[in-house]
Amino acid sequence: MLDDGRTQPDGRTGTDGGGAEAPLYRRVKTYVLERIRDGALQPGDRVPSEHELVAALGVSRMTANRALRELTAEGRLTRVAGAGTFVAPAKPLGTVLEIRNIADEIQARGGAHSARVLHLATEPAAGEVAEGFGRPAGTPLFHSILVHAENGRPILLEDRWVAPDAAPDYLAQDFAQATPSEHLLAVAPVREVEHLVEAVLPDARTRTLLDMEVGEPCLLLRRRTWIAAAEAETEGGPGEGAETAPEGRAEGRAEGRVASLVELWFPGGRYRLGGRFRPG
Amino acid sequence: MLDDGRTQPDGRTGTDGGGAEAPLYRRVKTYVLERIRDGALQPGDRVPSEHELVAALGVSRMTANRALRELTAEGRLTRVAGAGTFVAPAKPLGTVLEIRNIADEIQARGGAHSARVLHLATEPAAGEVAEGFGRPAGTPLFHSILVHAENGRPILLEDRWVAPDAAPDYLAQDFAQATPSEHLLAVAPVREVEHLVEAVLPDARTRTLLDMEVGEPCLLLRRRTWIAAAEAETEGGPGEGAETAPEGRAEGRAEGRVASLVELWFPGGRYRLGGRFRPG
DNA sequence: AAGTGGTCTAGACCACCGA
DNA sequence: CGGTGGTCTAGACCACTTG
Repeated sequence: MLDDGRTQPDGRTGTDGGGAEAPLYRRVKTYVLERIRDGALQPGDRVPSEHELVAALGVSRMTANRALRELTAEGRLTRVAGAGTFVAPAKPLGTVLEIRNIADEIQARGGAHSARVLHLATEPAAGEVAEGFGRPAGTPLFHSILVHAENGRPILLEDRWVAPDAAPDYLAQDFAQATPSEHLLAVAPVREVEHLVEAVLPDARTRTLLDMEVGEPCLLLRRRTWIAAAEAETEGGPGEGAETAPEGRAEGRAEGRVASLVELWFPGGRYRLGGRFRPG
Repeated sequence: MLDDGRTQPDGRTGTDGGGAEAPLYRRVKTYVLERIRDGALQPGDRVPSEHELVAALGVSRMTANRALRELTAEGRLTRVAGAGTFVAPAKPLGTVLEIRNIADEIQARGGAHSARVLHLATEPAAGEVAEGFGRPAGTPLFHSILVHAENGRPILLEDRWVAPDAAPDYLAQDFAQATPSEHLLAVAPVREVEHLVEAVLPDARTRTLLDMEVGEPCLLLRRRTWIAAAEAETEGGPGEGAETAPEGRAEGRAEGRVASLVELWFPGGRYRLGGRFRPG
């Protein structure tokens, strides 16, 4: 049994003395999780079936089902219709780093954000940029270069290319007010994001713009975002949020088009990427 | 109505011509998501209540409930008992970077991983390390230093401190076989992880060990992991996986103890952190 | 008081797996 | 074939928010 022996339908505790009790489905989850934690259930082992949980814990099948379904969505279990439910292999530990809008981030820590637009124009896609977009060289793209500052001190050089069809009004924006990132988020629903982070030495121009010492390294973050391919895409595809096991992510190639390609240069001495994360 | 007009209880299509149909709860999710996508429902707007969905779509309340509950778990909606269901504010775009076990990562791209143990001993916690662990200076900790190589070329310097109670057998491990990360994952369930990434210039020793040029920067990843505080901690706390909205993460301080503190030094020219990600 | 979400149940049909 | 998960329903009680 679980905490107490109530088996009756709706024989809920009702107005018993205050002590809030966990809902049944949660207690079933805990029941399974504890057996995983203490080693009674190892990865690959078969978990009690819904029927068995019904019999063992005195809950309804729907409740047992919800518990196991949520644990599956959380990546702890694997289910095979007709076969059974099994403990998922241990996660490799991963996924991190919050990457937020720079303006929000600065404000969050009490700083004053400002931005200076160095460049804003339409340009034909060059070699690497064209490749990144998967479009032929010469394709016209919007190109912007901004320097973001915190309390007047430059903290980010943003070099961005944007597909005109993803954000037709891009050139008309006042990026001192809303960052390019904010504008794009508002007008183009992001379908997929790719990040690369590396440590590099900035070229002279970047170093100067960011007011850095000679020899000081930069954190360089390259980001590509995809938008949906103008289709109905009535859901159902991959990436169904909590519904899909984490493993599913690496698979499918995005079918959308690249909406933007951006290089973010942070001064190594003044900026760190960070993130805190609780594994499932 | 949804795809077809079936309203009858269990008046399922049964053995109709093959065309697999989406389950009802999924169609309800799509119904709501489409109204969000096409702008009919803006962030903050009230979503049809379960009752209204029952009336409008001819599904049972449990089905409508499941649809809205899952969308909430996926971060698309916010629910307030007694008040209603609302479209969640647009996500600030973020979270990325897979950080995996270096040995797995190298193998995944077809390389040969090897590791050399430079140091492995018990030492008293010094200033910064003691602080990081939240324990008094002088507390005995395990300390290991390894150099990982891909095809013989050094690619990672790992400087790690481990709490003895989290992994009592740490000193007895053969880290040429299983990395410290793998050992810790196996013996201590991680409760929380914190990462910091920055670009720095390595000191001479690190530069030499990683076979780097003078002036070449490093990607430095600092990671702290927490384990549960030896308590029953019967779940229920914060961080219930898919159950919790993403916002919840930044809040609570972990109540567990720091299990390990590690600095990972990557040669800037030879390593990039990357990740691909589909927003909910 | 009316409406909302939160939970739970008992029973049902289905497709699929494995013996 | 029996067992397993996958889904759906109708109805119920509860605590909470709102007017």
